[in-house]
Amino acid sequence: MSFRAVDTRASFVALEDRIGDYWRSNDIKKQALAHGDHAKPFIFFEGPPTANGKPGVHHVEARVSKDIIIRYHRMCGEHVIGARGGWDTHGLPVEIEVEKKLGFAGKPDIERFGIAAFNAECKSSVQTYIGEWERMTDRIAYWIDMEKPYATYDNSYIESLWWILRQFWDRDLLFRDYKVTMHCPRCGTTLSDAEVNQGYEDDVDDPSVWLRFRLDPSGHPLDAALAGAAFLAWTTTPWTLPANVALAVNPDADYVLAECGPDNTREKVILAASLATNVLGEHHTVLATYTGSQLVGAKYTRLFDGVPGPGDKPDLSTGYRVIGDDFVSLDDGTGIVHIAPAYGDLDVGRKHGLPTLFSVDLSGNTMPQFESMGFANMFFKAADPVITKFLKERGDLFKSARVKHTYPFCWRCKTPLLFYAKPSWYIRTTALKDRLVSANQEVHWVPDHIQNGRFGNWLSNNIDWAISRERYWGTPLPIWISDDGKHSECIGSVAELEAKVGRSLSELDLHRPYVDEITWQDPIHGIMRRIPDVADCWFDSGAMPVAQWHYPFENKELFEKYAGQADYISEAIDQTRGWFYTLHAVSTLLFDRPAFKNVICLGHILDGKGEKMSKSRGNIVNPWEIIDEFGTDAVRWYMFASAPPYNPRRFSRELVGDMLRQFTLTLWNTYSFFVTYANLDGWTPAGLLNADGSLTLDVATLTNPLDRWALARLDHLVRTVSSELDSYDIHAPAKAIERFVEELSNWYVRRSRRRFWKTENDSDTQAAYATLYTCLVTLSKLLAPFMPFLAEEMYSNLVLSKAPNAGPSVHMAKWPQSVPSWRDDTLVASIDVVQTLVGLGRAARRTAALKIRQPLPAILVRVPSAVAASMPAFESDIREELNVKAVRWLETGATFIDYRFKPNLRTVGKKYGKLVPALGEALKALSGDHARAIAVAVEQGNSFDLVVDGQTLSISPDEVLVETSSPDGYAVAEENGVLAALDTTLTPELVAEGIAREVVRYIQDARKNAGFAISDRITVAIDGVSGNANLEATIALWHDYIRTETLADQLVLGSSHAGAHIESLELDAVTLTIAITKAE
RNA sequence: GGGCGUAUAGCUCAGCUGGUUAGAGCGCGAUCCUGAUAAGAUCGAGGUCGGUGGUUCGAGUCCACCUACGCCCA
Repeated sequence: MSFRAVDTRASFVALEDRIGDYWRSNDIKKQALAHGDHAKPFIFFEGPPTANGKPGVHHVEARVSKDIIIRYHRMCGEHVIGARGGWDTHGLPVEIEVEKKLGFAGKPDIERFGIAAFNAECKSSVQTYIGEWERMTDRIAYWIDMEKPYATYDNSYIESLWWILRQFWDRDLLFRDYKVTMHCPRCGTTLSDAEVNQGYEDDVDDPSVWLRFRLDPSGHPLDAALAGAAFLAWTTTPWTLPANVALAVNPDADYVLAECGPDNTREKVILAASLATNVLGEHHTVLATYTGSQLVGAKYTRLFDGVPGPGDKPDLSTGYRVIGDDFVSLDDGTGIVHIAPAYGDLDVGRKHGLPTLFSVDLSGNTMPQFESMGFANMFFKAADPVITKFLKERGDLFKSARVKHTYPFCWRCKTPLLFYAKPSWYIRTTALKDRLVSANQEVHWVPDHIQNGRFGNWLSNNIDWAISRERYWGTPLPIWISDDGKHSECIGSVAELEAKVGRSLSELDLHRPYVDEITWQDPIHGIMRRIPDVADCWFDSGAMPVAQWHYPFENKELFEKYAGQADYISEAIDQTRGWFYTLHAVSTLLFDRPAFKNVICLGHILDGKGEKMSKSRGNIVNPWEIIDEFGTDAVRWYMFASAPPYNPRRFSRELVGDMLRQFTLTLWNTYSFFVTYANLDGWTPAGLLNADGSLTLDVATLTNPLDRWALARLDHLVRTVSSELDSYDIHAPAKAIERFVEELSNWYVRRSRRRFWKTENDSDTQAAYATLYTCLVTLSKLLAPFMPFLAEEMYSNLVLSKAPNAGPSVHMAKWPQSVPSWRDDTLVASIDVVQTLVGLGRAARRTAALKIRQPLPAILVRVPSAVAASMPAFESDIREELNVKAVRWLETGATFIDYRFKPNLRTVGKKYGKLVPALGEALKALSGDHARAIAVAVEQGNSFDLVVDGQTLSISPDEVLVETSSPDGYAVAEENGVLAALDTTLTPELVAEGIAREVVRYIQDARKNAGFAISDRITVAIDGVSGNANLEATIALWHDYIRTETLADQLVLGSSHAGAHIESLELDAVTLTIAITKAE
């Protein structure tokens, strides 16, 4: 039975559809997921995508990176644990999406709508995109179990998170504290650092105001000296001014009392000496200089009465004075910093015992108390100009301008953020900071610079993890506090909660609001109620190793024995501070070990112009468009073969298309070539292919060096691809495969073509089939992780059709092993020289303007001595490739060759140092017979003497490089010690042979144009020859050759009969007509 | 402002511990080869290796500073 015919113009998209159908109808994916030796587990963690949007190109990238490594390990016989889908379902992104859909403007709308209904909407919103993700995951052949994914909203998942939090609680790693947080007034929540950092925007236009804080004499030693003066402070947030309670100076810096302004209105101001000219301009006079510490304690007249917090009666007597603190910078502003503890300076406030006053509430609106001043109940940004105007009219504004600076916005809703002191819950990661750092040293990072660079730096600057969110759709924090506020408990399981309330909670949805309804009576402290906060959704995903298995409530053995630590994870670089960190933190805090052993960190994908893809730019590439045009394999290959995926790189339709032409089609044509001829010859892999799909090819049975070369290269490829995948490099192996396919196609197949055409089925043809078959089958396996569809196509046709019991898929085939007997480094090096030689020969022909069809008498060749001995074996290759009658090997020292010498700088540099240039000159000066003699000496491994700069040096062979060239009269080319010189003497016989080849070429073209099959036999009639004795004689002489080459049963001179395919050509100044017909 | 990364031909990228004339592919032009090939070969045009200094006999490579871009942090 023959192989399935391979169409050279196949549609890869259609092929992938067909393979996809095969996988589906035979349950191949399910079998693959179960495949492998359970005693050799390979642990993978799937980073759960947030299913609140369609998957983009970058998602495809990450998923394929994961898939490649998983497939490789599976083929190596390991059983992959953790190849299952996962969904990150909680969090603000989902809530925002739902709020948008329902037209909500903030938390009050949600509360009115009801938390139960709102969370139900969130849950169903997540589910709407899951189908889209499943479709993409299937199309790109990311083989994970999508039928039993974990989801962070499952009760079981949440219960595991509770268990983790309880562990932290018991170890005092979970605590509550006030901290200044970044607060989104629209979303009504504190944002995590990671979230805040996603929302910084540059070039934000804000007010920039300088204000007078007038001295208020209060018994300070400098009261008299500073009488009538004002402290100048600068701010870009006028809305915080009503909350001002102090001015800070740098105690070590110099401050000046200066007089400035127009002559008739000179006024006195105080500011940092180094900034005076900046702020006041040249036209000012310094009256006195003080250190910052001298100013400390001076009081000033407040601009506004700030609003105390609810139920708070702050002691204002400690406020409105100058304080000294090192943090005060002299880089910009006035060196005097306005302090508003509630909005960013809480630590300073605490340190100096300052009151905390407010100007803006948590919804971002100014307090009603400012009604009389005209800026009550305004959004804080809108209040800025009103406040500024008010201060200007009152004379407190020194000057104002606009400034472009960086300011944080809510990453989701784009509302400007507030710095705001709020109570929050924290995980005390700083307590184990040293361990976080040391555990990172156990991780293998690809690329390696992340380890001690970006990730390492992040860890060593670790701050406690703000884990609470005042939101709705998330994992409820399992902390209950008594009404009197004095007692709190952390609940670690549903069972524990049941014990508290004394009833079954098996039907309870652990989400809000249901869990909020669970309360109990504490005998001493009253009713215990849950705090309203939910967890940062990064905690959900960071805890997935534990929670996906509902550990420790289920899967105890699986988790403890195997699945607790991943062998491999992969995501893009933005996850350094995201998932990579939260995984690492949770695992280190909980189990004192890193969560993953190996991680591939991918660079981002840019658009075709190298710009970041973003919705606002409108340059997002839809992965479906490209997959639908070129297929999944093309996209997969492009992503990992075209350029290292660890750096940002471009992605566009055109780039994927280029790659397809270059690599995929070359491979496909090689495959197609094999199948075409194997079918013509009825070749089968009997005796080569074993029943289990493995191959047995004894290199000793191969006599043709081409075959042994192909196997040596193949073995090298197997070793390279395996070792690189072992070290989690997914780019280098793809490059190695590319190179091999190129050589297989353009050297092995091109050199071997005639072996496949032979009509008699001799042992050489058999060997060629066996070799090419072995290469293609092995390639299908090596390629399987990267191009799962194409690999499956090749495997099913080449292997499965002949060994039905070999296993249904290349993806469960055994990974190819190196065959040491195939290795032959000398042969590989020799062929390398032959290839160089052929290239040089072509270059020489071009120089001499002699086309390759014209035979030449000889080529004179010199090669490096290391491979010289093996060269004669390749004489026929060289003769055929270059169309020469003979190859003549030149000895070293042959008078034909001239020699030039250069110092071998690698060896000579350190030894002779400054003498090197003179040595170079001396070597350059060598010529003629002297040079030839030295060349012979070097060839034989002997040193020679050379006078350099007056001293005689003994130069050893490894200290000099020899280059060769030949005199004029030959067409010569030279490179890397290889020299090729063509003898261009043309005899009438050679010219005639050239004509014969010309005729063959035209007949072949005619055959092709006529649409004849490769094996069709034809009759040829050549007209127009008569009268040209030269041509007539030539055709007569080469009659048999022409017939054989063109499969012509008959070759006649004269006019054709009707119905023939006719072409004409110019030859020897005559126009010939060639007519061909299919032979009967 | 700080950290990490990147900067080499029109485009996409190689260039190992410093070493000789800086390479490949795509694209462009010319020629050649071809009954597997949408491929391939040869030649050509195209490079101040981001910039400025420094170390060295010698710097794309090492050092310092600067610039631009990406990501992260503030």
